[in-house]
This record gives sequence, structure tokens and C-alpha cells, in this order.
Amino acid sequence: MSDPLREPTFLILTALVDEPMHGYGLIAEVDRLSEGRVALRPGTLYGALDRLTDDGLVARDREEVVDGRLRRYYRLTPGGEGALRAETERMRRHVETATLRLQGRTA
Amino acid sequence: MSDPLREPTFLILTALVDEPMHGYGLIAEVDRLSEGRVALRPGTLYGALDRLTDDGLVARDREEVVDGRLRRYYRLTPGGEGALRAETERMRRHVETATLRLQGRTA
DNA sequence: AGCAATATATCGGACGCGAAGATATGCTCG
DNA sequence: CGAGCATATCTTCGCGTCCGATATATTGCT
Repeated sequence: MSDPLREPTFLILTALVDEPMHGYGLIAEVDRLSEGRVALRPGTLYGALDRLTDDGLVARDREEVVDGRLRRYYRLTPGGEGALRAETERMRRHVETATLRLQGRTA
Repeated sequence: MSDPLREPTFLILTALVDEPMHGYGLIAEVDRLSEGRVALRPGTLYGALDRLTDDGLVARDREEVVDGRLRRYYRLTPGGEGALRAETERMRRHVETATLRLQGRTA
């Protein structure tokens, strides 16, 4: 398999599951998804979107101009959804493993 | 809070929950914990142990010589256990969030 | 008029990981 | 008995992702 996704990348993909979003909108959505814990920075965001586009996990969607400002939308590709599912499952296993170990805490 | 732990680091801490282990032993234990999915490399392992020691998440334990070879043991510190618990909880939230989104998949 | 918010983008540095290799010892099997 | 493999630690170098900072442009709000 591939490398684990880092936290910002994981949350970007998660945010795009429901519907296409534009970059700046993702900042607010990731903030919401993470309950204020993850504040996406521009450098991280746009770098990640370029990379994910190159890797085929997201794709450029429509463009809109609202209030004279360009919004560039991105959507999750099937490959991106698959990657997110795989990553979620990987994390789920690790959480399970660690939780079990931390419960049986006697040594 | 602090930065997320990367996968190898997370598994090293998890492996040390039960009892102190030496570096080379951790390679086998992480392999087992991850069901063969994560093969810890020497560069990653010893780099991580030095870093985690500096950060106070693990500490040097006893040293043994077995068959003429030195074994340098490390143990999880209270701070290390706390960091592992926090990280596990963080991942658990992300897994939950992503799982919910992926389930309600209609768009 | 001026400042915050919206929206995109780029650049440099930090940091963890992986690949590769160096070094040393002892066990095993042909 | 000798060669190779497993055990055990450690270092160096490059890469990828993220962050901090900065740049630029437009509109809304006070």
C-alpha cells in the first residue's frame, strides 16, 4: 500500500466526501470537522490540493466568481474515496491495537 | 496540543506499553502489532528513539548483553503514555468523523 | 477612508521517515 | 571449519509534507 495520509490531507479528503468545495471553504470545513483543532494554512492547503490533484485523489471541479472573487472547486475522485477508506481503516486498526494495550495496563 | 505522531512513532510507543524493549526487539514487535504491515527501518527506529528520549516520551532502561551483543532497553514514561492516549483519542475522533461521512454517502 | 474578510498562490525552513550502508558478534548449517 | 545469516546498534543523505510568512486582489463593513 501507500504512505499514510497526514492529518491535514486526511481532513481535506474527508471534507470533500459530501460535495465539492473550494479551497478557502475547506479551511472552514476542516475547522468544523476537527472541532476547531485543525487550522488549515494556505501553504498546506494549496500545496495539498495540487499534490492530490496530481495523484488523482481529487479533481478540479467547476469555477465560480462570487463577489468578484474566484472560487476554484475540487471534488473527491473514486480513487480519493478509496484512499480515504483505506486510511480510515488503517487508523481504526491502530486505534484498536493501542486501546487494547492501554486497557490491559498492568505491567 | 502537539503535532500528531507519525505511524512508526505511534507504533513504537504502543509496543512499549506492556514492558520495556530494546531497539531490535521493537522491530519484531511493531511488525507483529501491525500484522506485518509496518516494517520499522533502523534509520527510523534509532532516530525516533533518540527523539522520543529527548522529548521525554520514552526513557533509557537497563542494558543487557546477550550472546555478546548489547541490548539497550527503553521504557514508556508517564508523559509518553499520556501522549499515546491523546494521539489515540485524536485518531479515534478522525476515524469516527470520516466513517460517518463515508456512510452517509449520497451526494 | 480604512480595515477585516474572502480567495488564491508561492517560497523557505523544519522535521520525520526511508534507503542505504557501516560495524560487530555469535549461531547454524553444509 | 568456514560462510552466511541473524542479531544489534548507529549514521548519513534525500524526500515529502507541513508550517510560517508573505504577496496580491477584491469586496464588505464601520
